[in-house]
Amino acid sequence: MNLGLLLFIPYRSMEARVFAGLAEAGYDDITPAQARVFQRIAPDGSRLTDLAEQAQITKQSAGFLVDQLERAGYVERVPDPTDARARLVRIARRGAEAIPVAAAIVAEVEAEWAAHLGKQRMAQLHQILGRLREITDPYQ
Amino acid sequence: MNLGLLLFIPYRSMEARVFAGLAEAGYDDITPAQARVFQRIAPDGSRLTDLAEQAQITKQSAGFLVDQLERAGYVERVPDPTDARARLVRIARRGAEAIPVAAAIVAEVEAEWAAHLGKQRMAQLHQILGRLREITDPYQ
DNA sequence: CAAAGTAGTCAGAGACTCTGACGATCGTCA
DNA sequence: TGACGATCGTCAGAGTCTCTGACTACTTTG
Repeated sequence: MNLGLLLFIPYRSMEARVFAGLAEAGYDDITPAQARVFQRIAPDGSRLTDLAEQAQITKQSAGFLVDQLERAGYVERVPDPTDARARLVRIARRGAEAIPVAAAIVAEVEAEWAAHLGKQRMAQLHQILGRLREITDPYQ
Repeated sequence: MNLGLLLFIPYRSMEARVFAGLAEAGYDDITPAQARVFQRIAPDGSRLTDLAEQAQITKQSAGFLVDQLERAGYVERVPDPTDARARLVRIARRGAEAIPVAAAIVAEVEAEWAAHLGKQRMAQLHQILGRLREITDPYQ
């Protein structure tokens, strides 16, 4: 079986679990597309252009998604002190609150996977995917 | 780093490579969404409902995508001899021609990955993902 | 200080997905 | 065998996400 599909299947499973859990915890106003941008915001804020590049979407699409995240209270935009053209997208109150909820679900799913695969295979998977990232992630 | 994202990165890389190669070979009228349905058509044809279930989309969405694949000549719809309500979606001429092209690109990408990881790790990756599929793919 | 480049927005369009409702057909159980 | 619930696929309408192209404001470079 094609390795692409083999990677996609657990990815989708993880994503579905995280969104189901977030929705259950009251964070039902965030979508996968928004989360893929949100996930890439640096601790001290990121520029829209950088987020777009990392998420591999156009800056227009990123702007559209950040607008929604901002309206829902997950992020805020502040002027970039080093460049008057730019603004920094930063994680706001509601966004900061959602992060540990999502992290807990990820940990739960990873624990299930580890239970099925065994700790050693789980560690191998992590390590191999890390190495694979070296040649498949242009923005690592 | 979160395993979900770690799975997603090489998946997206593979997908992008396959679509770039298909477009270069003249198959520039197929989209990722269409391909995710196309990929799941059984050798002797599949029902729309089954495709929708496997791709985890609604049957309306699957119908929309199959309409486009049909118009572009990748698939055809024939009556299901065992059930007058249903029709079978089958791979048509253009679809059959595209498959080896896509398979060659997948093989090329997998060879690059094997060169980077080593044959042994590549085999481990395949094996581990296969086991992971047991608990993450409801339609295996 | 002019020219070239970069950050972000506006406008418009297309692709994909969903919910809800529907007619046609199937399978089952009285 | 015939009524009834379930299933197959479609139509209609709406919302979400993405893109291309063009633009303003600001920065960097020569």
